[in-house]
Amino acid sequence: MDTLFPFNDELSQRLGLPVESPTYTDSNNNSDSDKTTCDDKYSLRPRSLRRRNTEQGVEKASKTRTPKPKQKPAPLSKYRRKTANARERSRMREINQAFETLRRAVPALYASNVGTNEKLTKITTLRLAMKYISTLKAVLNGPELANSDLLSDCSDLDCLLLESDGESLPLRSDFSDHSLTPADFAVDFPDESLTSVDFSPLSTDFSDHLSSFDPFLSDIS
DNA sequence: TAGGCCATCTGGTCCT
DNA sequence: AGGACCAGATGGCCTA
Repeated sequence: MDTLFPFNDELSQRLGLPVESPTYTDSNNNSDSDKTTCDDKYSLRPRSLRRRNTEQGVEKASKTRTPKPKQKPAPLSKYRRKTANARERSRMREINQAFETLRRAVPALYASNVGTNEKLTKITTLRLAMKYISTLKAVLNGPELANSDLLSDCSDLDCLLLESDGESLPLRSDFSDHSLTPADFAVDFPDESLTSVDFSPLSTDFSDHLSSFDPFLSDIS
């Protein structure tokens, strides 16, 4: 009998089953798709001393106190814990794939790490995406927004893109052209249908071609 | 070495 | 009952 999870030692003790020293080889035995990502990556870590002490403390305390009316549900079985972990990894993997899609969707030319292998962090990606959306909206509403406080505070698109919740996104130091161009969009939306789009804010052609974004939108949904 | 970022485990809660 | 979602805890890795 393999003891795959730390809590199973306690469970085994309660059930009177033999307790083995932890091997923490969960994902190596997983039958799900995690095998393909990496074996060591998903191996379980030994339970930390602090957590052990905490749980022991809770256990001791529960012996001295009066029993609570509401009993805690029993811990998940080994099988269910294992499958729950696999589902959680799968869920997180989906989220990370969505982040990767988002990274590719937002213009990376504003990031300081352009040209390096450094990828945008999750929070930076989200902030950049928010500002990217704001910028696109500003471009769409060009004439109206030109007179708004938004643009009076931020005189160029970089300002819109880089200001985020009081924090600045990294700005590429040698970036001199401070306006979005069709080429910039083409990088992120290489679809051929976009290459002929006139990105002028006043262009009706631009609005007409907004539907070209639909494939991207459906891709991330 | 401290801090940021991340992956993973875990238990709680809500939903079907 | 079981799955989805979430947040807290933890430890590894990397960088300034």
